[in-house]
Amino acid sequence: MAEQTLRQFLQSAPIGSAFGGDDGDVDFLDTLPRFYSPSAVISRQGDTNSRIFIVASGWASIARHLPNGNRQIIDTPLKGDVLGMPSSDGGSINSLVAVSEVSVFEVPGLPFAKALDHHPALGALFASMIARQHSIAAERLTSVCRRSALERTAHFLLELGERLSAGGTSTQLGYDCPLTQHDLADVLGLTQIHVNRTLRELREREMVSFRSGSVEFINRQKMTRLAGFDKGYLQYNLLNAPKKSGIQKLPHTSTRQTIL
Amino acid sequence: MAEQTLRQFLQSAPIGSAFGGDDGDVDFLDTLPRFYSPSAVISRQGDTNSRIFIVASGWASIARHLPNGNRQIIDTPLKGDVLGMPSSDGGSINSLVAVSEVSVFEVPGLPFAKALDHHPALGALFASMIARQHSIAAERLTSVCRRSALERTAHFLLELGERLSAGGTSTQLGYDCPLTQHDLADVLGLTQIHVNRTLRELREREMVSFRSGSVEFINRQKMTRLAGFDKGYLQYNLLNAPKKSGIQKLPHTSTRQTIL
DNA sequence: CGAGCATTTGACACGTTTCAATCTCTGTGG
DNA sequence: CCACAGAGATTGAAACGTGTCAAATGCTCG
Repeated sequence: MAEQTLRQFLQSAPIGSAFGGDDGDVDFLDTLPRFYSPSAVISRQGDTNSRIFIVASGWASIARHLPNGNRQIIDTPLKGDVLGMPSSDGGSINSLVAVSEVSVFEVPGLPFAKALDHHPALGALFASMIARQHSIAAERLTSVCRRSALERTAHFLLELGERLSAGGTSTQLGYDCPLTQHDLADVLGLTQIHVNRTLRELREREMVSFRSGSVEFINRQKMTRLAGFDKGYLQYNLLNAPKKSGIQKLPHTSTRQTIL
Repeated sequence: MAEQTLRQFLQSAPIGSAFGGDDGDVDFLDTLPRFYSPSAVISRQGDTNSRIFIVASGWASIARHLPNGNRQIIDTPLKGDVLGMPSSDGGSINSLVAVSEVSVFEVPGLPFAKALDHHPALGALFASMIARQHSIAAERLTSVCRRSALERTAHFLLELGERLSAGGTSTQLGYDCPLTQHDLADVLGLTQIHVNRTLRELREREMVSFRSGSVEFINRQKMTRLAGFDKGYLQYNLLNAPKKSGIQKLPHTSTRQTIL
């Protein structure tokens, strides 16, 4: 897999935007991603220079750190996920850290804001992408509030599988996952110890096995039922994709749609 | 307060966008909000016609309903909050319900998508607004995962105060809140019964009183400390606001910035 | 071979839920 | 004008899920 420019990346899977063809004057579209090693800090809570990030490959995590030393992982951005919105006088409120080897496109805030003025489709594209991130957060909120540790963990592992398969790094059988049990705990609002117990139970109940960096589905259907998982909230739903009508082809997916 | 068109609304507080001045061809900008009575369903989970909503006044709630009958309130949109993104083949994933008397601007999806093509600032504006909603959701996720019932409840009441004051319906002393304890529970991931106990404790500890639809701050500083509340995540952070430079005036607020 | 980190397991504590009942208010019809 | 119904709020007691504390195991890398 050769390196892609941001322009090419936005046009290919999983985003598949029509944008970028005739916008030769937008410099940052022709940049290549930057690479980070595991646990490298891509953007620190409090950083002042604003950038927008688009994950090209690998796993990252965005976390909010609390005064008491706890952290909450808001999400684990994967291929095709956007994060960060330009800020002008302050810094980012979240920390972005590499989990595995990651490559990310970094777009500086000011050029981005300038490009928006002349390229309508760019704003629409980003609005859609951010709306998708928001939909993911809303589902996680639901999970954390109304599902048990077991359901919640199953739900998250299914979500990851779904999101990864859009980028081609997951199959029906499973995927590689560089998250530690501690990371999982910080995503799911549990303790590492309880995550451990929960993963054991999921294994004993013959739904998934997650050991040594590898998630293997055993009975995906049973798991989906337990978790109440419906991938509808994960759809990429580009505003500007269909230039013609309201009828838009989506690649072999469910009926539900991503909304706010 | 006379009725405003969407155009006027976007230009005034709390959003204060520069957008709309010379876009006479965008019809929906000159529409008036629509009114709903308490508990009226504005948009149902599963609805097919896509619209974007912008709350002009009053309280609403967006909720995701689970198969088991539970609901999770993702947020309680207030004056200036946007929700919904056009979908093309499916329906909204969330239900939008009026809590108090609400007025909302409703923009049909297709005209909106069309307008985006010709008005760069529109996409940027919406991207910013959605990013703010996302930031609110991220903070709630943090709250729900890492703060106790007491801290979480205090945090939410402070957040509401802050958000309302941007729209002028809250003071340092308190505000009117039409949410029931049951609603609060569905926001905070608690049971109604525990919300009741928690509110009592906040009253006994002399931080806030929330009785018969009225929130009264007793010791806001103590409360802010308990909750670990920092309003940074609530800023409106418009991409397209400052036409000139990176230095943007924000009205008497903290240093932190809203990010994804 | 030992250091350090991730995982695993057990026992116990605690916060929150669940179940059950009572109470208060508000609006409504007799 | 009072009785009543229904929704929301309040309180108590017991059950349960998850956190906390403590310790051992396994793995990887120098």
